[in-house]
Amino acid sequence: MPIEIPAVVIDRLPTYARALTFLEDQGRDVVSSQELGTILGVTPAQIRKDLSYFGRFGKQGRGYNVRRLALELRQILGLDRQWSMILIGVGHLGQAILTYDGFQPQGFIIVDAFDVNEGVVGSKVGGVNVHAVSELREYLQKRQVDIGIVAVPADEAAPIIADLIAGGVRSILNYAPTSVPVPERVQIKNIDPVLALQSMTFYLKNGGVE
Amino acid sequence: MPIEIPAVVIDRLPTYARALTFLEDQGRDVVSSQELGTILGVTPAQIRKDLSYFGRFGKQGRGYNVRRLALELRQILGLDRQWSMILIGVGHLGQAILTYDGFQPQGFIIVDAFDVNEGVVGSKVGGVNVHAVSELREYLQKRQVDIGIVAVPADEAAPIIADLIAGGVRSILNYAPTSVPVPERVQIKNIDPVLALQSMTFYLKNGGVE
DNA sequence: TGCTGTGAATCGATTCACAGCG
DNA sequence: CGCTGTGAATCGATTCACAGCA
Repeated sequence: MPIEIPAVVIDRLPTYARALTFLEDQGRDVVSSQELGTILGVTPAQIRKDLSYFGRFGKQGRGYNVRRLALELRQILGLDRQWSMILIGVGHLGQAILTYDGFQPQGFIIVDAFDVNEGVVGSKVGGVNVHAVSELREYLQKRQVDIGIVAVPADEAAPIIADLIAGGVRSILNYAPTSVPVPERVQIKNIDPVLALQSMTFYLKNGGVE
Repeated sequence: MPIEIPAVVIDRLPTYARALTFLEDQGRDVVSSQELGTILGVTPAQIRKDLSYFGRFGKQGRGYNVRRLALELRQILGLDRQWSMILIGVGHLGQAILTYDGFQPQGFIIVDAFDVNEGVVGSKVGGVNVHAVSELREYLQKRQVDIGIVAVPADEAAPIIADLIAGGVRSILNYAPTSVPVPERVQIKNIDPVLALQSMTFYLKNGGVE
């Protein structure tokens, strides 16, 4: 077995990659785990340990070459290529996602969108064609899609996600406010601002007067 | 010391509360940790352990009273009241946040918004007045705000967050694609879809052919 | 009997601390 | 000398397993 890399480590790598890109833009060419940790609010030991799962990228006594480490991380994560995505749900939220300009520059391309609403089907939003959801299954048989973005109401999410998985989609970004359990081979990440707010209020309510 | 409750537990409670609300709407009046676990994709033991930090809400041999447990959790989390929020950054993303209809029904009210752009300052978006960011510090001296939502470009996030903290805001929902370390007494949650995508690609790239 | 609540056991992640190299 | 890379130690979270109650 080639040593199992903890998922928490994988989740941190993109933040490292981002900080390194920032340092690159600043023209910095060396950085220590100490300094990187300060930028990100993480301990230096954790950064070193995380990186050690993938290789030995540093120079003792100096630190890490910024450009080199940035390149390595991008390659490890697959950020050196483009990924195709489809969006399901072209309501308010879906339209915001289609016109969001943060995906494309990072190599994440929304190639098609789907909705149940006849009013929007056949139109173009943010340069992307909107198809009928009824065509989703058939579509997935013809085209290979890397990532599905789900932006439908909570009660419609489960069947859509089932369709995506049946169609061979292995990564899902779920904006619907509901937890949908998926098979182990499928990745799902939930974007749920209300959930984030609802746990912060616990600390607002308590922790106040100490 | 009154036993420290792990943050991971607090993070899970809102999902439990949501599932219970769903069951309430279905007219269900009893649920076991087993069934709740199946709905949420979590082990029954974890649910029981999590709840045990706060009290003994179940009946042996039966399970939990849905209405009762829902009420308890809402009270524990402070979901039985309203929370005031301000938004900083009224660009594309900020406007989507202002017109998002998922916050208000859960008791999260955006009371004011701020932006640097003269073009939008003075206008109303989604029923919310947009003020100049230069007035933010002064505003926070007069008004008590529970939560700050940050939707500015990455390079402007740190100073805005510093202003919020200086103004007494203790919880921040950060949509800016950057990690900003904050003092321990301040809660910050990042909403970062690109980061989520960038860790999923690791598994797309590998794990494919096994 | 069927389930909760919970100590004990396990599992996993973080931090420590230092040998070793540039 | 300063910093990395990494086993060992610690810390924390999850799961087990069962006593006890309805």
